[in-house]
Amino acid sequence: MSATPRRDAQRNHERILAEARILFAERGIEAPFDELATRAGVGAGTLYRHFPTRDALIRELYDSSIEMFHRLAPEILGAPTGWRSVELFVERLGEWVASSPYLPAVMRRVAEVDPEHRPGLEFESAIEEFVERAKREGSLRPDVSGVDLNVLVNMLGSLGQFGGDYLPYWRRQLTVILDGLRARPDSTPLPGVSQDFEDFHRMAHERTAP
Amino acid sequence: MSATPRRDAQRNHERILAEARILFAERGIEAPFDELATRAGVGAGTLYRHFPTRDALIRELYDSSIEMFHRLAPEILGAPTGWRSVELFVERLGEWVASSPYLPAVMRRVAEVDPEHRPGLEFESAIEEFVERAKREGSLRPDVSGVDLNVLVNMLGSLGQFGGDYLPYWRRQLTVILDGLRARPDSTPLPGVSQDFEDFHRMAHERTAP
DNA sequence: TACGATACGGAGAGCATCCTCCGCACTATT
DNA sequence: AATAGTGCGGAGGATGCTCTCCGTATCGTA
Repeated sequence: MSATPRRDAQRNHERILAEARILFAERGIEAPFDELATRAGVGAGTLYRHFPTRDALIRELYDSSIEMFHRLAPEILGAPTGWRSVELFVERLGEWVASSPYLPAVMRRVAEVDPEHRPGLEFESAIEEFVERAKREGSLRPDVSGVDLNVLVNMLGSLGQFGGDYLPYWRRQLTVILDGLRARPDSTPLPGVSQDFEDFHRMAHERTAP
Repeated sequence: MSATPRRDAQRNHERILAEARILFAERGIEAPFDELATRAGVGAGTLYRHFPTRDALIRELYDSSIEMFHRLAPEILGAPTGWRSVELFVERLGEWVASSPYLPAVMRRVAEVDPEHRPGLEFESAIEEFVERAKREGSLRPDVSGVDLNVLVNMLGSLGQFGGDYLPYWRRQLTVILDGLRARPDSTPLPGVSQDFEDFHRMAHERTAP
């Protein structure tokens, strides 16, 4: 029951995680464990000692994603204007999701295994806050919601499907979306009423996709 | 070597395809064949007689998708204005991709197996045509390309990941995008230069995603 | 209704992946 | 440098998926 694991153990743990990110991006989160072991240069036994189940590995990928969220938050939330927060939110998160194509599947899986878990709950009110601020500034269209923004991030993130080669072009779609988000006297009103975060979370986690 | 297959054979063929669409949407295109057989209410032998390989089944799903394209084309291309074509293109195709979450994987798979194959080639010039028309009308932003529109459709389609429950909200994102596509004196210029269809096709089909 | 032709079902062999177990290697401590 | 203790590797049994084979059922035709 040592506090610090042995150095080789630590190194292997990292390598497995790193290779998992690559392999899962290429082949999905159901990619064979044996191949993961080979790529990470460890034996199957070692892999299973570090991650007894696939879900344990997925959970750790998930956690490091949440950590990434926290690392991006200060810049986004601390922007000088509400609109700038909106821009940064969509851009930074979208870019990051796009660079981790395995993320949506990981999120879904964690939610399936542990439906109580509510990722990013701590940010929901912060998001609503800068959304309101941007609307008061008159720069964000008044009919858009924090949930809408999250969905747009997801959409932008889906461009990760095209691989890193698309990154140079990715900002074109980002720009279209940001222009569509600006408040304008003649914007088409958004149809219907947005879900709230609660509803959105519930819906997003009833297993459906590839 | 009959021209028309027996009626029960025909019926089974349809049922397998129909169940495949559902199963693949739920679990991805690698879902177990045995389960597909069970769901379709046929024996494994029957399944394999109709579709000797997984790729044969995927190919047929693909073909019926292309057929759907052709069914949607007249309305889109025959719209009274270029802008209306743009709207219909993004809306109709986006909605349809969203309702078939297995489609992106199917497309990729076909392209892998048969890289020469170039889906939708016959529409590329038609797309460029209504894009140009809409720009001349002054309604579509001049810096956007036909490829950009295709990518936006993909993004909208990715909302299929949330399942049919999201459909009522789906048009909100569509509206944001369409507003972002309108020509405006103050729109942010799209960064860089768009790929052409050729480049886009090549890039999109180097296997990368889940 | 009877008959030939076509298609069906599902048992089971073959194959890929999962996961455990245990003898050996490495690390850190004295 | 010696030793206790932690961690490693990979062979191989267990499991689950793929795909074939052939006796039986269904279809279309006369």
